[in-house]
Amino acid sequence: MDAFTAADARVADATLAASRALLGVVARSVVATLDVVSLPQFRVLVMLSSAGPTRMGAVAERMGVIPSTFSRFIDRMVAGGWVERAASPDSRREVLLELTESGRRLVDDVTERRRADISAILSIMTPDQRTALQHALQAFADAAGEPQAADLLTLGL
Amino acid sequence: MDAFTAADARVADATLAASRALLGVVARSVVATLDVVSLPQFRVLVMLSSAGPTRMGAVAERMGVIPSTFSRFIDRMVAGGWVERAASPDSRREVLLELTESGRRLVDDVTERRRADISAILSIMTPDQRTALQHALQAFADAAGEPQAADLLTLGL
DNA sequence: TACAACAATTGTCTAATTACACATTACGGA
DNA sequence: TCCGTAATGTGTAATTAGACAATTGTTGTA
Repeated sequence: MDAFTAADARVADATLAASRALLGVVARSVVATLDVVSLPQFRVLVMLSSAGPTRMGAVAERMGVIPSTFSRFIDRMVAGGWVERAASPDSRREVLLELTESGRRLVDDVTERRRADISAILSIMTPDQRTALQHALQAFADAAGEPQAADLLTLGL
Repeated sequence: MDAFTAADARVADATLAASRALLGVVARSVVATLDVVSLPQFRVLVMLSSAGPTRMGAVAERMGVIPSTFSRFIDRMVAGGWVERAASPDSRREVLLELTESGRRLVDDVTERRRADISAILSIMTPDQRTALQHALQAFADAAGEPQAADLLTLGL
């Protein structure tokens, strides 16, 4: 069905270029926290924030590291006060990982900073542009699907 | 003046959601290379790719590490065949860092993978939606201004 | 009940990433 | 020319990341 014409390629390029501004917003919101937690650590926080308490092994797998490595990685995060180990109601050999108040606040702060940043940019645009943007981005997000949570996590975003 | 209405919030939410979808694309494109180079190393490649041959100290500074540290870090990248040291035409005490063919190809591959991913998503949308998205993102990019390259680099974008 | 499988951790090792202090070499102005 | 400074590199050490093996405790099952 020859879906990719030269025009399509141009649109893809233009989209990619324009989307860089959006990436800039995201990067800024995350970078501000890197003094506090490392990127891999932030990754775990984001994951727990969206998935809730999760078994150690499951998180390790999604992070793509071996459980032994992960256990000591989590030791440091526990020491930092971002997450804590908790007993699983299902089985006593399982250990659940969950955010502490600090951990949750940190993720929320990043999201909030990002949202504020976006709002500031939107306020410069005209109402018509805003409406058009909303519809266009919704279409894009729908097309992209509800996907790749795992991919996102790898970068910690 | 109550600038933030419910409608504004909806646009901001849509933008946030789209930013996550976009990040999925970016993350996926980078993740595939992490078997080959580490994230810090990839950041150097991205930087050299956009800035061209650059003095050691300048790269170290932009990476936020102390110059003395950087030398051995680069040793590993040279050993891996991704970058090479070159004499500076300006001064014999300066050492320029530049991408090798492999290094450039690696960055290009990531960009290409990213572009293909976007194309795939766009192909699901209607032509009208594609055009609308392109224009809307352009307006957003204009309003946002130039993203801080430093922020993007931190994430290897 | 005894035993295999499972989840998490700990022991041990290698290597990457970073810092700080110092050494080396090259410029550049007095 | 000579000396201060700049750019890079080395020595040493701490922290982190990662793998694999072995251990501990738990669960499920033959």
